[in-house]
Amino acid sequence: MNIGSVKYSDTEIKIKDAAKFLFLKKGFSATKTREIAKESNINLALLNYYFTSKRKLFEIIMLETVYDFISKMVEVYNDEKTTLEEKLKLTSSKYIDMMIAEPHLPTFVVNELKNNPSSLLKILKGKMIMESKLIDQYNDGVKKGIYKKIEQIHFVTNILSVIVFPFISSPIIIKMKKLSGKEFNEMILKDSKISIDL
Amino acid sequence: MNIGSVKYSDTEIKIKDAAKFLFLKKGFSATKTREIAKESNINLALLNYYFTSKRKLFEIIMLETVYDFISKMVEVYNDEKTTLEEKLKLTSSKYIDMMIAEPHLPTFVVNELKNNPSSLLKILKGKMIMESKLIDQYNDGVKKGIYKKIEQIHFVTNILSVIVFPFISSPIIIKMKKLSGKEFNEMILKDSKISIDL
DNA sequence: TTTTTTATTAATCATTTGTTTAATTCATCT
DNA sequence: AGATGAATTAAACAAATGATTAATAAAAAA
Repeated sequence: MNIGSVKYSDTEIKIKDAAKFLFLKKGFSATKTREIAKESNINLALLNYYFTSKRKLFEIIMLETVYDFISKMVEVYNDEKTTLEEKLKLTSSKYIDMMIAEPHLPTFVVNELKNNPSSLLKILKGKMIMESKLIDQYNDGVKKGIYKKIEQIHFVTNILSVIVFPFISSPIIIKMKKLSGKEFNEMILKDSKISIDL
Repeated sequence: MNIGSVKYSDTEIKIKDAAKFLFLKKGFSATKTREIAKESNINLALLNYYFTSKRKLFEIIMLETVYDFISKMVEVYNDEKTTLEEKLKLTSSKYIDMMIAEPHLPTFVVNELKNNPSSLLKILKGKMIMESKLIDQYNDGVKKGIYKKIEQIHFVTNILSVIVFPFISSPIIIKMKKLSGKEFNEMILKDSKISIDL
């Protein structure tokens, strides 16, 4: 959960949990310090006592959240045992698990990516998909003539896009189909498929 | 541009343009009324004089923006002259044109979709992709055994996802590849491809 | 126990922010 | 020109908001 080896007290954790919940759901500006205090049942002044400012608190949570997100991806991509095809399927289900657990995470990450790409690069450095076993296996396949050669950027974005988008658009699709959130998740889980042609 | 046949004065247009620019870039809460006033070179009080409140102004702009977005999509999907394959390619380039023109639009739409799916349904009603020529052609193809049968929801989301995602992730990809925004756009335009397997 | 440090609280401050008011300018009509 | 209504402005208001302070309680150290 923590990026460095920082030790957090009980109250700090309570604040961080509430802040994360609200920041992910409503974004930075729409989230008020008094809301965080109320949600975490702490005194308003403790927020500044422990985290100096709302902005600092946000940056800590943002980095940790994106770090978690990327770590879980890379975990799958660096598995020595699985083939490329298996990796794709595992990534998909990993993504789906994460997004069912935290429905606001994808748009949050996407927004931070837009507003603050530099800070994310620190995290990506040394962890990036580009340097992972997945890419090695893909490049091997290209040399052997098994896969078509496409730009690596297209390769990666194509994989991510097909998986992420249905969850971003889920609210409106749910309304359209008059399905409950649960039924939608089951539907996706049942026959979600990766439509990349390698 | 307007949904109904509403007539806007010069000042109203100035306000709306500035507000749209800021709302798309920073979202509702982070955009301040004084910013809008400054950006549009009008007196602060005129915002409320013409649009009653910041929230009302936002809702007008949101509806118009999403309406434009969807209209441009449906335009392509309802063309009687093009085949399904041609439609996919045309949609892609239409999307790309729109997102080069307004880089903040996709995440804005995605956020509003999350926060306020109901209001968008009003727009979608009668205009939806589901009822368009594209779907007719796809269903014909399925009957003739040319295309595989998949869930319509997956069909639509698959199309959208592959096109939208590279632009959402463009800021970080640009940094990674140390390309300028222009070079990135050219790269996408040159060999963007739709990887749906029908 | 006494002292010192840390944690927590209620109250307050200083800005910011959305909105309103009252006065003034501008345009239109008679 | 004079009257009427719309457009524009500067100023002010009230509420919200991020942050701080000074006092108190709790914990740790002596």
